[in-house]
Amino acid sequence: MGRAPCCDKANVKKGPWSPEEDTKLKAYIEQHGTGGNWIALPHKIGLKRCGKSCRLRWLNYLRPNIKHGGFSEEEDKIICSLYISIGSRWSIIAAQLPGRTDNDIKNYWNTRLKKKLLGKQRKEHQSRRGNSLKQDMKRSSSSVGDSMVPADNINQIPYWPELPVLAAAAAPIPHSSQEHRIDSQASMRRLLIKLGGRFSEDDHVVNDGTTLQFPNDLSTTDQDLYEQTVYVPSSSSSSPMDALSLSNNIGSQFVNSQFAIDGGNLPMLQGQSTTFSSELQEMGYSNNPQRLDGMEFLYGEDMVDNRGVNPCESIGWGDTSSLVGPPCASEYGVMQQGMLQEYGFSEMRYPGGAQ
DNA sequence: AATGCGGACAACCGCGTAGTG
DNA sequence: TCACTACGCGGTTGTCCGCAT
Repeated sequence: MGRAPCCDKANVKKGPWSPEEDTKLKAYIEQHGTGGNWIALPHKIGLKRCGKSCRLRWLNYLRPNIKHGGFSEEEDKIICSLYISIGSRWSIIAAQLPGRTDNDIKNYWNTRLKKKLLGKQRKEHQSRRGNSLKQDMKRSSSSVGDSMVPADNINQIPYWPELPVLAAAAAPIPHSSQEHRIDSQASMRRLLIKLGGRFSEDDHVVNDGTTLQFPNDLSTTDQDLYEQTVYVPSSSSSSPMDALSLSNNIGSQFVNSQFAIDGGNLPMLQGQSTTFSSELQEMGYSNNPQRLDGMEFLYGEDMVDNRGVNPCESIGWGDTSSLVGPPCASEYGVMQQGMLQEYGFSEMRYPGGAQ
């Protein structure tokens, strides 16, 4: 049979930890280690706590070299960059920031970074939209004077645009070189293998019998993948950014994968790769994963809620013809680019040198 | 001084996955 | 192979604290 039950929940203390409890737990773990069994730990120490709770307390607070608060700009950059790439995989993001816990980063993102970026992006977008509207009006005023919007009204235009889907279809597809598409597929596939093992290395044939067009050469190292995709602003080896490129964990692959899962950059899902998108749907990425993964703020509440109206909502990954470009994907793209620029990632490198 | 509000952070909850017998 | 449980993770909730009114 399996293991013993976790803990007697009725006999377990909840709520904030007292200094005494902290001391006991810390002293014991420092002396004996966790013993690989968190459930047994509180009993050994004499704490009326759930093992889960002990683990959390240790990992998030008592563990040595834990940093609290005071996130640096560099750390902000890393968090943003990784969030763009992989979404709310806090444990992976935390792995790139020594001394930071996933809980800490999660809180920091939810309470500060998100708002900070949202505010900046809204501002930027508003001014951008204002400028383009001014230009439009200049043009239209020379031909159709009656439909002119008073200049005073420019600032009253809502931030979230209501552009027709046709505009989306006509929008240029960014970063759509063939090289990029192929490398994105490779990295995406590797990402998925890491993530869920849904694809084996030789799993080129999917359910419907069609073949996924993955590149033959998958021998690139994580380091290569990272260097191919993310511009590292600092060359200092002590920079936390180097933890990204040096690490042998999956963070670098996630970073690379941003071109695959970026709602604004989905050329890899076109054509022969539509079956790949169905694989993604099976895995739970039923729609643009970035949008569903805590990125709602990038789109505005309306765009999330109005499922029947919003063209984004009805677009699966297989249907990319109208996915690229505004109103939804390009908003994300704008946001993403803005975020990257905001934090000094002014240049994104694309595999094969395409841009 | 009292109250309300919002931000920040700690802790809990629930779920998926991995491990064990 | 299956049933069961621990572990780890991400989302959510609860609590504390500072600030404005």
